[in-house]
Amino acid sequence: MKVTARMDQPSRKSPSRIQRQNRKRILDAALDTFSQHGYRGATLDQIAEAAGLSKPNILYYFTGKEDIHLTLLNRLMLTWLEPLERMEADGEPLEELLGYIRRKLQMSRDFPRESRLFANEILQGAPRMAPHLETGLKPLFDRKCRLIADWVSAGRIAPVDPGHLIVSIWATTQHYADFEAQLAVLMPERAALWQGAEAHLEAMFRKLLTR
Amino acid sequence: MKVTARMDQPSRKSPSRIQRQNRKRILDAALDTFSQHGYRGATLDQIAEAAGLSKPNILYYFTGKEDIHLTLLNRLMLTWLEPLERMEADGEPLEELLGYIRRKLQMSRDFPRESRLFANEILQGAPRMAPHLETGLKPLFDRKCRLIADWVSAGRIAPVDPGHLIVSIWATTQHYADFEAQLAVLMPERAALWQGAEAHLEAMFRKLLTR
DNA sequence: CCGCTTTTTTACCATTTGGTAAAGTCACGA
DNA sequence: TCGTGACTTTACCAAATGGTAAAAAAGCGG
Repeated sequence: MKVTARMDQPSRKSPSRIQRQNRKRILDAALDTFSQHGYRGATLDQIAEAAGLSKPNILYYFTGKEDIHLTLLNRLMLTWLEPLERMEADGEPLEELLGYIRRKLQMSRDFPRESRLFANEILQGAPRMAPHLETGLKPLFDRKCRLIADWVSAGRIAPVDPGHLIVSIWATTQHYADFEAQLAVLMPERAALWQGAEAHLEAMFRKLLTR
Repeated sequence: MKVTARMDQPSRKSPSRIQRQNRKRILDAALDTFSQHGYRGATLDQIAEAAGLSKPNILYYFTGKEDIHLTLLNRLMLTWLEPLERMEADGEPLEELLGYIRRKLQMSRDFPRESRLFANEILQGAPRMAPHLETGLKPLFDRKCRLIADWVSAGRIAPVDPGHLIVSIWATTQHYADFEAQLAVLMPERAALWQGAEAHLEAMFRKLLTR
């Protein structure tokens, strides 16, 4: 019996060139839209227009609005945690931490939309992200907290609350992406902003972590 | 000729008890909704239900969705800038700054919805807030930057970039309100969170500002 | 160039959304 | 207690929104 087999995702295997291209365009447009308006504030029509495709065409590639959003969130988590993962036990503690801060700030500069997508989702109570936080972020966070605690008890950095240290790093670095609209008013010289930020954060955390 | 005089706001003068009460209920419900979903993601029906009023009744007190949002934003700016304004030239610089940090963190704890409303608006590019930023925040920011710069050149605190210092204070304190959903996963002991935050921020900025 | 699959368009649909008109209902001072 | 203005409800509406069905058009291997 021949079933017309409505596919959840078009063609399970070997996505065609067109598919790869269009899915990418859609996700890029959706990143713009979701990161600016949040999940509920974003509309499929907006995404469709930004992607240069018709709305039904978009729904040919994704099963729905939530599917697009979820796909973005899943992708994001991969790259988002990577800088923290790279902070390892075998380096000089201070340099490992400062390196992490530098990478995180770079991500804010180079991927502000991703940062805002994440911020929007958390602001709204992380309804579509709770599993990611629990299974992806939490274990990593705990692991790195232990690593920092070890550095502290070995006397290799100044005593500090590991959890709040990491939170401070997130807060200060992500702020430059998430509150860009505010900073554009307060510190209009955009070029100077980022190098000023890097110098300031480096100085601040260096001082904090040195006894 | 008798004109039925549709009023923009019901009764220009001496708002009745009912008016004060209902406007407050509406604004409170709207604060919940807007701070969680952003401007576009919030709906009048949601606000109406949270306020326990019918939608047309809400539109009797406010001319529209934007009116409600704008009213919230205007109110917010008053209280939001106050902690920074209270940081004055005549105190001990370090204590003035640490006092500001403490007040700002308290606001995050006591008024997280207001913090998130603000964050949402900035995330979305501050479309309804640009004037406030330009005429309200910017002058204050510049003034306090000069104050801090004076403290630095007088050698009363360690050398620091005043603008980025203020931004760091905003980032670290507001983060505890705006990313509450994330912190709830990572640091579940809610009571310890806030005192841990206060201790950590005090230590961090004290170290930064001490030569 | 044919036939089959993949992709896109056209035409819809039900629900939601911001908002209005107008008919009530309530409160309170004369 | 009665009239008048303040407040609330009911009944709508046009546009927007997420989504679907099915026909039409491209691609593409043979």
